[in-house]
Amino acid sequence: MPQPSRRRRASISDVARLAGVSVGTVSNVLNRPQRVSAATRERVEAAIAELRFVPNGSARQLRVGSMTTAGAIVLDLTNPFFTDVARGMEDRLAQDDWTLMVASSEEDPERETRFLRLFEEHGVQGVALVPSTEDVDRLLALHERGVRVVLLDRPSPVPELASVAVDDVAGAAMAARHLLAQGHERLVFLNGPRTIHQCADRHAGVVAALAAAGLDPHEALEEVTVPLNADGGEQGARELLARRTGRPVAVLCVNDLVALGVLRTLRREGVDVPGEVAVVGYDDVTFAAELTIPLTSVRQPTHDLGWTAADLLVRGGAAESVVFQPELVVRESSGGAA
Amino acid sequence: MPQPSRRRRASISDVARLAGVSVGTVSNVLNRPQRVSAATRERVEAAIAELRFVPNGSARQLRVGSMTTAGAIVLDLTNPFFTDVARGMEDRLAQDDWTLMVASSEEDPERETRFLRLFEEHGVQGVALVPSTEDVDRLLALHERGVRVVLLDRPSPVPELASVAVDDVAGAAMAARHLLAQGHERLVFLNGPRTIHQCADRHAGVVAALAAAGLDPHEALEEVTVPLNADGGEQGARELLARRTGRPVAVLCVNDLVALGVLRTLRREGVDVPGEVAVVGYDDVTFAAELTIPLTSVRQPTHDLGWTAADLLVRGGAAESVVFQPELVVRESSGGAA
DNA sequence: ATGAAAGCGCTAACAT
DNA sequence: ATGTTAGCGCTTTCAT
Repeated sequence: MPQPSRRRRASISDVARLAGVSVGTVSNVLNRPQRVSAATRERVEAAIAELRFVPNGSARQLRVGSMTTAGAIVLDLTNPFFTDVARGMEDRLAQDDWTLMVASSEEDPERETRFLRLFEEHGVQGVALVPSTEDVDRLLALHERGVRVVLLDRPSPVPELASVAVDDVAGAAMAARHLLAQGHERLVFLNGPRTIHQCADRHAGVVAALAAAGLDPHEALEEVTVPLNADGGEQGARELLARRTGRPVAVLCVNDLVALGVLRTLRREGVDVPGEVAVVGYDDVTFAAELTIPLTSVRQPTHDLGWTAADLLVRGGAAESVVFQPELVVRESSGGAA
Repeated sequence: MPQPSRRRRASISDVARLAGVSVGTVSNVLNRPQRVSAATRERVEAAIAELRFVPNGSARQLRVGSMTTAGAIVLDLTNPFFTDVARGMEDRLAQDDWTLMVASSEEDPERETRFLRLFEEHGVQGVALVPSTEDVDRLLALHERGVRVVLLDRPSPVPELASVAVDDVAGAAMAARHLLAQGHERLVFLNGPRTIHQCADRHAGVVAALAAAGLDPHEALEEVTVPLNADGGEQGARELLARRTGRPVAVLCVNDLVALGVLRTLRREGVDVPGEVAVVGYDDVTFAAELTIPLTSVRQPTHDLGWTAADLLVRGGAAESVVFQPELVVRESSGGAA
């Protein structure tokens, strides 16, 4: 088992020795090259090259404080919605030459805590996260310790914490109203756990729309809790099919991945969409428009969401709370398309 | 502009002072609690809680060496193929309680270098990356400095570096053969820049398949270089449509995102798939089977790819080179489905 | 322009 | 069981 070079990594003092200067001078050519004469600078640079010296970030950080790095924690890295948000963050951070590290909590509060801690230990300036629980104490504490925190995709419940969100109540209400307008009087809502804020808000939106239409939510709404991915959609769809009544059903999915799973299952079972089952998704991901049955969905300003979160992180001013508005995109799957 | 608490973060010596013990003891309750009597441990723990002390990772790392952290650099975080790979890595790393930080190079060698350096500075044990260039010198140097390196999705050109890849020559050849079997005698290959290894290999695979069929690649193959995403597909499709001949065309896409863009454009323009244009993708991402025209694609063992890369990273033994075999999944878009 | 040296927060070896 | 201390690699005064 060949070991990658036994010898210790070169340090700044190795460089100093080889170049015949002091460590302070090496540090200067690294950080303030103009302070150093051309001749010595060249000698030092040659030594750096020869030793393949890379400064030790931990030491630098320990001395200096933190680095221009931000962290993002999303619920699911395989959900295009979150990767688009991350992309938006990167685009903003790049302007200030910050770098982004991404992690996925898988909706697990423990994993979330671990990454939060890891990021803090690594000295990030700030972190944007889609929280997996309602609890903000850890985040408040983090903020107290000088790490900038931005809540992603949910409004901040406290004035100290910044947030960038999309109005989920409004979005879900739009989706529900649309299905009601197609003549449905009962809705099935394939939702995630309500401990996740977006899920709770979207549920509230559906209930509000039902109530506004004069329907009793207890009667007209059935909420099924499923995993927030395509498998969750399959699971939900199978549950629905198991007790088919023959009457048309309207299904509202908490995100497009779930909707994808639903559509996949319905197609396999030969169920007509939107005739027998009308389906609405949420997020309007890239592929939503290109599915066998193009998917009606609630579009969110994904890229802007990330961009704005990163902007808040970089600017680091007062804790703002930004809310975007979603938009319903009607396609075939809900039976509402032209 | 409210500052997050002016006061310095609590350090281990603050804790020691408050608890009336030495720093060594605090360090012990942190790292070897059993070495410390229950009574003092409790006092220390109380002090930690009161000061909201979080150990400084940089200091720890500086002292100890590196952390159980790995980095992954992929070409495009919004491509489901890469996020599935990352998921595979996470699954393996979780077993050993390592954590993964993900970054996206956007195919930009400079960004790649920046992240490589960032990860190294942050003291990762190892990094898995999908290189954006053929050049492995930086990686070799990194490896020399004791950072484990695994090439992702391309075979290692040097024995020192581990790699986990899928046979791209074989995969592309399968796809090309399939289109030829449908009666096409000319192929359009929407490929990425050949500086990216996968693109080069897939091109080689197509050429080989053509040659094996007795066709002259110079005649029978047209390669168009496009960005590796849906926009790239749109671009490629528009270029094709601009010089329509009326004869059926076969289009092979370097990945499913490109294929999605092609299908989207063809649908908008009312072009019949697979009648007028046959389309084959690559990667077989989740949604490939659910598109308006279900997409023929080359399936890769995505999750295993990531899992194995992470396994190599964690085990850190000799530099293995693992190669998986792809599989053609025939659907409607190529005209070959039942 | 360059050098010397203190010290960032922590761990681990050693001493008690 | 607990305390003392050297030192990880770097930046940054302060001297020269």
